[in-house]
Amino acid sequence: MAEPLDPDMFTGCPPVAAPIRIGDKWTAKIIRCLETGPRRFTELQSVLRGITPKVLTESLRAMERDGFLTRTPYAEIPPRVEYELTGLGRTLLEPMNAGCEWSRKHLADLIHARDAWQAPAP
Amino acid sequence: MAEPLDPDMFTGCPPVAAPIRIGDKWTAKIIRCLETGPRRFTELQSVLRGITPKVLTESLRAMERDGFLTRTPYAEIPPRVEYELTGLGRTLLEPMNAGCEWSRKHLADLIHARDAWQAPAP
DNA sequence: CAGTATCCGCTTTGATACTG
DNA sequence: CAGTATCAAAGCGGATACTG
Repeated sequence: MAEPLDPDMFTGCPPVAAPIRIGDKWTAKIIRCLETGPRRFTELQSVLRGITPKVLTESLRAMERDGFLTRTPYAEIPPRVEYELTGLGRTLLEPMNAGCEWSRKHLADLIHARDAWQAPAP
Repeated sequence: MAEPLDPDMFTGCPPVAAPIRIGDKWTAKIIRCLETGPRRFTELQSVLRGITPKVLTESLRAMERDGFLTRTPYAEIPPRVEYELTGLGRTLLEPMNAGCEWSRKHLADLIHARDAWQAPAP
């Protein structure tokens, strides 16, 4: 069993201007949530603040379709469903980490460039 | 001076299903075009098949604003404008290469998973 | 708890035509 | 040559409400 996810695990990393994206808007964060073990729908929803159930379902289905995670429902009342990374899903951690590294090293430069930017006078 | 770009340099890599994206739809390809030296607007447009001048301009402006490339117009007739990667722009090659590596190693698995996919019966 | 069902708006991308 | 101007379409992501 994995410990509860840190409720603030993403507060530091909104997509300020990061030019690197994995999958759709939520894919990378979902992968981070599943990195330490399987999670249930509601666990994900509470950490991914603001995501609606519709969008979370869509993201999870797309990732399942692409072979990045598995969905296993348990026949209990109340229902329980667990999402777990596959080996293929785990391979995405490598390019994700490359993207994070880039941000750590260079995102400040991008922000600075954007601040200093003056659109060319028409 | 750089040699002409291979007109087919991107024919092998449409975004089949690659889950890794740098910037907007064209950013990564523009960076590849500029990797070997500065290029003019028309050179880019001819290699990025199907891109309209409006969209190419938008992408280039966004990249200039973010400090990824420089735009230098020459006061000639006919006009000439050259786009060149900055050092910051070049740093994106690292995560880009990580993404390409991922595709080489794992994209086939994704495609296969997608082929085998059966949406759960409602 | 783990979703569906509708409806909606913004952003992204493109088609087409025109210009300094 | 290197763009700009307009218009239109598509794609995502979201709000809200309801259900097995």
